[in-house]
Amino acid sequence: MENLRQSPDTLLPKLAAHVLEHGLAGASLRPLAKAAGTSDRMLIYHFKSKDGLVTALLEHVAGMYSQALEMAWPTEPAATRRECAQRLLAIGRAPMFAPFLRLWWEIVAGAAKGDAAYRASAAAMMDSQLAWFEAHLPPDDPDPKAGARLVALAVEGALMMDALGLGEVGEAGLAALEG
Amino acid sequence: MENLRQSPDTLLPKLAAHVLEHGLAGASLRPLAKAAGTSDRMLIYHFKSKDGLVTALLEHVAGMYSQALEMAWPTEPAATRRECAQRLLAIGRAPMFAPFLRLWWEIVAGAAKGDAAYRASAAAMMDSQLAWFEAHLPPDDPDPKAGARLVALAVEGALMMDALGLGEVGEAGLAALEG
DNA sequence: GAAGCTATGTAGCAAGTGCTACAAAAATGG
DNA sequence: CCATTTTTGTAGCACTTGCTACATAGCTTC
Repeated sequence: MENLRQSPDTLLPKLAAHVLEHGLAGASLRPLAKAAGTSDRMLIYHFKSKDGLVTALLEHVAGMYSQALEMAWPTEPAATRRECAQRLLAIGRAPMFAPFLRLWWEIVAGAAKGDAAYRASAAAMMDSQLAWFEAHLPPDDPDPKAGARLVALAVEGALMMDALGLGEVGEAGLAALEG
Repeated sequence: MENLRQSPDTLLPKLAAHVLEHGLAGASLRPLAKAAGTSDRMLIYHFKSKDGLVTALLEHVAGMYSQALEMAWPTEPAATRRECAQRLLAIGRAPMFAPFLRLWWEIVAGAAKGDAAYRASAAAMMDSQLAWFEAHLPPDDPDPKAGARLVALAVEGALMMDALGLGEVGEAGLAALEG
């Protein structure tokens, strides 16, 4: 009647769902286990240690993030870098991305502290994002690679302002982008 | 021979020093107490609860940050927004700011999770920063307020890239700023 | 100096942490 | 069908968490 056999592959989606909702930093084995329909005992069994779990989880979430970005793929290209950045901000503000962004800032904090697993996950997610940004620049952009990086800085900055409750600052900043 | 009387005011600097070095998220009472030369018992006595401690600590750190920014006040103004942003990135990369930035991303993560104390601290620190940015724009900037916001987004974005180990992305992005 | 408030030390509690020892069930291979 | 390996359950350990009860010391005020 239930899941007979569990494995990392079947567990990770449920674990990721729990972490997206409740955060990664404060996640401990027993709540994670309950959310995934198993026991702390089995989490350690499958992932060897909590570090192993977290590493696998970060990898999985990075994958989910790439997929979510691809699914949000829209429409015709923007006319200017500014408009492009503004659209990307709007996408980042969509409710379905909110859990990702909460988790994203946790990952950034972990990476800033020097943790290798967090860095790897952050780099993977940032790679997706840069590529995505590059693909959404105006087609006549003189230097798409540099432009994507500039747009990335601005959009990430604006999303950070959002996280602080200063969304207007982000909007005003993006509005001042050249274009 | 030692500190005879302790109070929140005498404790906060030592607590802040410990937190800047070891992080705030994982800081528990007993290590904090040892770092401040007192006991967990007394921390609760002075701050009523751990939440009270954290709130006071965040307020204190926000004040320290404003002071640190004022001390880093430099030199002649930049000629362009781009140059301004690049200088600010260089300042943010100075070793003395590294502990602040590690803590900063922790605070952003806390604010993103919705914690009011973190939000308040983050807003205070961001206000200092925006004012500081505005004061360092080229004197002939057409719209200093909007310019400061744009520069803030870009510099914060670049500092985030630094935290992820992608400093070059930040540099490339800033180099693409208009000016 | 007695009374009373403030500051501090000692001990400990209930809950939660990651993880392990032991053992049984369940699948697998001969 | 038996032997072996893989997967799971039950208890529990040693430790840390925030916080409290209780007692004591020290300063202040009359």
